[in-house]
Amino acid sequence: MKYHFNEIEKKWQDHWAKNQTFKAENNSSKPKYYVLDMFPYPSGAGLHVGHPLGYIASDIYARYKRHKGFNVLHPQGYDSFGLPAEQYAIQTGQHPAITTAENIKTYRRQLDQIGFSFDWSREVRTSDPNYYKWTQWVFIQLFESWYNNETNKAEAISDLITIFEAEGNKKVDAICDDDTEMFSSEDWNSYSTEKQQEILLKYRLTYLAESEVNWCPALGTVLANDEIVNGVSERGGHPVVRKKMTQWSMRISAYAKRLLQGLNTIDWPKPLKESQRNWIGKSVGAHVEFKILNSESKISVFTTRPDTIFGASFMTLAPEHDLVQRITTPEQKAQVEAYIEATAKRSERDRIADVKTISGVFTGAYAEHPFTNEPIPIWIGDYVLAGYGTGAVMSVPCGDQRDYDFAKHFNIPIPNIFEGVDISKEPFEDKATTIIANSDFINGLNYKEATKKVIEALEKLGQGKRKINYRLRDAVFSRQRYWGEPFPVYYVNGLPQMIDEKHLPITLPEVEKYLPTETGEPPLGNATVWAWDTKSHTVVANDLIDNKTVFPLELNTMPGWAGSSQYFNRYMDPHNDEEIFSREAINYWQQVDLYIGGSEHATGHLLYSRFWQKFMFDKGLVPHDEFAKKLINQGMILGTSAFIHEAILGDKSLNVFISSGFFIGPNFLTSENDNWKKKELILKKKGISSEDLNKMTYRAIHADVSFINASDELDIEAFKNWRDEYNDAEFITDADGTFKVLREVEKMSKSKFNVVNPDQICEEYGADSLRLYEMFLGPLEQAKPWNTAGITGVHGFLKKLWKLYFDDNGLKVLDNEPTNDNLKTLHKTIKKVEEDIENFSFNTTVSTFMIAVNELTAQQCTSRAILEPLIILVSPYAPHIAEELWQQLGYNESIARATFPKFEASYLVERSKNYPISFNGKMRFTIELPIDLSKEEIEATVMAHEKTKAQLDGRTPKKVIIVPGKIVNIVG
RNA sequence: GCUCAAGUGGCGGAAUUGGUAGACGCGCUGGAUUCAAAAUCCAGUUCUUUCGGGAGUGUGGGUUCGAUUCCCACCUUGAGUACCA
Repeated sequence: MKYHFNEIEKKWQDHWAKNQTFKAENNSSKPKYYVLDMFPYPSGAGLHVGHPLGYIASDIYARYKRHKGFNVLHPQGYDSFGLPAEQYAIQTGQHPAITTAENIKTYRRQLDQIGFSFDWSREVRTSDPNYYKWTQWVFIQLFESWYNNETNKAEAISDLITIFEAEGNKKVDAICDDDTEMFSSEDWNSYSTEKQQEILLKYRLTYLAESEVNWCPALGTVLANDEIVNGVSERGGHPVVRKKMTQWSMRISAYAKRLLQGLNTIDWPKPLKESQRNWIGKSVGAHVEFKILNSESKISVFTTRPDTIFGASFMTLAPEHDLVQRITTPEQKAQVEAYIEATAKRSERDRIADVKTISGVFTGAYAEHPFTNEPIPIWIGDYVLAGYGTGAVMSVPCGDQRDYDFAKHFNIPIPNIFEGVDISKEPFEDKATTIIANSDFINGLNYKEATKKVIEALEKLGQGKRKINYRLRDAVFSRQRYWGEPFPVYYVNGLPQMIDEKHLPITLPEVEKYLPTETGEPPLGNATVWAWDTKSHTVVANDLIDNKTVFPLELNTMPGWAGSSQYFNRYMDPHNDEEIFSREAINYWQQVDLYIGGSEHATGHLLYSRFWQKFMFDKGLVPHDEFAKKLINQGMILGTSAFIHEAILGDKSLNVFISSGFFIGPNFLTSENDNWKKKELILKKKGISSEDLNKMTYRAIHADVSFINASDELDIEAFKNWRDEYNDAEFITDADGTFKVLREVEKMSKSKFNVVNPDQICEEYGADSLRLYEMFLGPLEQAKPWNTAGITGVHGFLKKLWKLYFDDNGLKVLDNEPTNDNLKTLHKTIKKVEEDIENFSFNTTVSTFMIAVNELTAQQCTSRAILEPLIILVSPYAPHIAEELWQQLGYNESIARATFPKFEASYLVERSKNYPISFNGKMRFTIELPIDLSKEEIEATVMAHEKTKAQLDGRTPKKVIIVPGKIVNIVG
């Protein structure tokens, strides 16, 4: 009986689906384990072999955990709101829901054919109203909350109102907008409802604010900072400009400290944590206030170097800073205004591209040094960012590169306040070796001591205090898009009102066009039925808007990260219509135990999700404030592109291709063989003169990798048929008649013709081969190239495995006693497989299987006592063949529920050891010795050995190192 | 510029606490089988060699009886990040 993988795989995939083999129960006496994949965005292109890598790894782990007696939650779903479906809708008029559903169908078929053990009964789609009902619900919870610094958690807005009514906001220590005014209880109680609402908006964790945003005109949307790469949009590479808009924002900055601290409690990859740390950007320093001469105003700055305060020779404000208008002297006004206008025109992109240009203008005003009372000139300069700190800098040119460059450029004095340091060429930025000089009461002190003293002195003056600053900005939460979650929000007199939870979901309205309206409103502005009736609690036609009982609804939609910030919890109880998830479900599943996905989500999804989880924790909804205990980033699978050399004359292709066998790099290797002469003949036949032949050059072009065999040879006929223009192309082959291609590792992409589709692989080699090969390529976390040629190795292994169980006469497994060798092979395999899976070293497990099968084949093992446990070991990796063999061995129940074999150390005990004998650390030969020999006995035997004598060549060894059971090293 | 990761045969990679470098697989070479091919099986495959050996894990140094593994400096590649006061 032969190994018919196609039949077997189809049979078991159907079986698993029909029997719901992998359905996870919320009630179980077993310990739980939650293995999660980052759910895919279902794009129109479908999957290539790089996509399932992480899914295969997590699936192996999930199956392994089931064998180990765990109740495993291993769900899958779709992040199905997003730009590509909407772009397609704009182009074709096709509703994004339709294309999305089609793409999901393709994804599902592709995922199914790889044999994943997903519990599909828990599938979620972010674009499904039954799902986004709860995304809207979380949004409402955020709106109804504020962040209390005293308790260090989110609390209900209703509690804040109670405080305001009783004592105003003077004693409230909250995260709120910078411009929040102080008021007493009398003030509060006298305010109109509108005024009260406006104030509360400054405290809410999601709030509406006029903010400067990254507007991408080409995409018609606002982008988050992490969606911009080098000043252009990550998707499509369109220019991005700064624009003021009223936007929903999330007060994620409230959680900066906890997001940073939480990183120490989770087992996530170091580089990922590092990039979150950078993104949050904590810096410790001081907040200092400088008085302004002839003005009531003050300049607030944040500095990490209060110890250098005596070196401050100027102040710099961001051009957008509020103070600029007020303090600029009449003489400087014209210059300052011209400068502000010029910088406003410069887009973010220009500013990034042009870091070297130093620009700025003097305002004419002076600040006063808090200790020396000397006047300090105030400048504006665009190297100071309005959005960071206070938008103002205490410039200390001797201790900071940018301040130094600015001072040099404008001839501002650079006082030296460092002991024994020359600053004539460059500033001195090293905190660790700083000794302060020329600085009054801090002379001779180091950074730490000086900082402490300066802050104390500033506090005494009431002009400063210690401060921790974070780079993390609040996240804009609005998109001017159609294909996203609608907000459960309507407007009364321009103030946002939440729709009551019990009326959710608010579903996306139909629109004629998916583009922004002519007046520049988001696509939802095209909807004709998009108003909220507060009487009937339904969405009604816009004509009915009277601003008395029927009000306009929000036109923005939520960004991509909204739906992905709560899906991992929703999987625990995905069909619950009453709650986001039941207490029971969350208390059982707790949090994700293992999360696998790409590192590209480091500062997007993974930071926002941590923020939502912390908020949910504060509200008492979840038992952990981190959603995923352990996270692994799978490495990218790269493509192995194939290049062929095309002869060209000038720009003109001669439609003649030359085998890479002739090339070393771009140059010819040889002109001395018959094929070379043949080439000349062909070219002459094409009417190319000998003169032109000398001018001929070559260019490498991509050939589709499906035309290349394992020996890097091109299938010439297939290439000719690829495109009409190649139909009559000529090929100069190597002497042996083969046409070689040049191979290079590049990112897998359509344009490079190196994309490999898993469908093809499953068809030709089977899903089990695909799964094994993806793991066999290398360590999970590393980037590695895909080369289909190598798959014959793992495919051959599966055939060999099959042959252990079957020969031409059928099943050959017997109930005979296993030999000691059989048992030894089995148990060392159990040990290694178990260790490797626990360490997520999936590539080495595959080698271990191969070694085991090679050994058992050589041993001609037919023993059931060996072959049964063996197939359980293999089953997480190659589940289809495992199920089939398991059934053939006589079992009716799925192998998925079989218990993992138990390792017995006693089978591995050796009686002898093949000792490596080293001389000065170099292994020269080995000697087989009994394991229980003493050091002295080993030494005596080794020294008496004739090879030892030959090695020593008459010398007397200085020393003999013996580690029993390991090595012998002879020195001398 | 800064931060992090990684450099091992023709290729992907292995060596888990410092103890036989190159497991396993691809490719390649030779052989068996076949009319032939595919498939399958067997043997070999780091380099070098006077066939005794000798050298060898990016480079240079150090620690050690012994270093791919630990320490220092440098080189290269990849990833992330960037006027953050």
